[in-house]
Amino acid sequence: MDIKMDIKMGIGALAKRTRCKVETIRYYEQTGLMPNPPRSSGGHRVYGDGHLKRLSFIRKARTLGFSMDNIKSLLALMEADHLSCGEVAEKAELHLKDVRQRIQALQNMEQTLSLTLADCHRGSNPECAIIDFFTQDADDD
Amino acid sequence: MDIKMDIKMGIGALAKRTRCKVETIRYYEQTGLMPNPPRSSGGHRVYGDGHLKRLSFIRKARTLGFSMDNIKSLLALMEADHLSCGEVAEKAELHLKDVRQRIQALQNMEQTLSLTLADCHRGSNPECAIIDFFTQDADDD
DNA sequence: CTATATATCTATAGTCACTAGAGATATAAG
DNA sequence: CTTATATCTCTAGTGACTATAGATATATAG
Repeated sequence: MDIKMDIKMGIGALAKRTRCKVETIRYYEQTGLMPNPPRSSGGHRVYGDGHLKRLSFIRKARTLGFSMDNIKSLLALMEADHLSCGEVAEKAELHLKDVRQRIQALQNMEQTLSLTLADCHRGSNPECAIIDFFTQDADDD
Repeated sequence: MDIKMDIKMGIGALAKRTRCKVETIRYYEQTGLMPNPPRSSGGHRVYGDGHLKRLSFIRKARTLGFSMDNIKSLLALMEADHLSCGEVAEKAELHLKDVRQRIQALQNMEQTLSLTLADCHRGSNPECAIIDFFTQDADDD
């Protein structure tokens, strides 16, 4: 009759299932991103299905680059009675903009680095592109 | 006869010319990335051309994503008697690899986010792609 | 010159998102 | 029951800054 009761697990098991360090889970609890779970008689944290879901969400959002603060408000929005996905989408869109800017910046880096490296002849040449590049100052203000 | 003597400037001027905050300059000094400069009679830091060059280098390398530790060793390499650009290039190449990986990761994010957002119909639809997306847990281990 | 405004000084604490360690207790496996 | 492993709390450290408070120095105006 217990084909699918809610799983109970310790912090280690939760950590394994979410690929999240134990310390990080406790840290999330401390900052309010995760709720205080019930405890065993000996004081160990006991987690259930809901915790697993919530932490999975948090980890997914974090690897997508959302800040903890952002995630906190996303969770709050999604927990409102009627899921107001409009507001969630708005936040996600803002974040997407930010991600795109970061890609741009990194691609600029990549260009500069790879071009500079291409011009470097590994010490055989007295005037080396890398050293030169770094040594010049861009003085325009 | 003083057509081009070495400029002397305070920390504020140096900050302006390198677009680097005053506090950051002092922080770099504290961590050993910048040397202790000479002081005025009243104890204010006095910088010259060399400091400007060094700080420009540091800022450029930082915006290229090099870590402070990395920059420290780059500077050490470049200050060796004979500029051994081979080692500098080696470090730069390693870093380039890292930059490329970060671009990849961000592009994955971008994909996921923009696809998910494209499927969201702003609350008009009861089953929203964003909410769905975040709510599913990827359980593969 | 003085009076004021601005710049700089030191030292300390805060940020974000974790990560690491010490030392004590709980639970699981043999 | 003994041991091994897991978990507990609390504190401090990371990187690269940023911010604050309160004191002193320098630049500018009159």
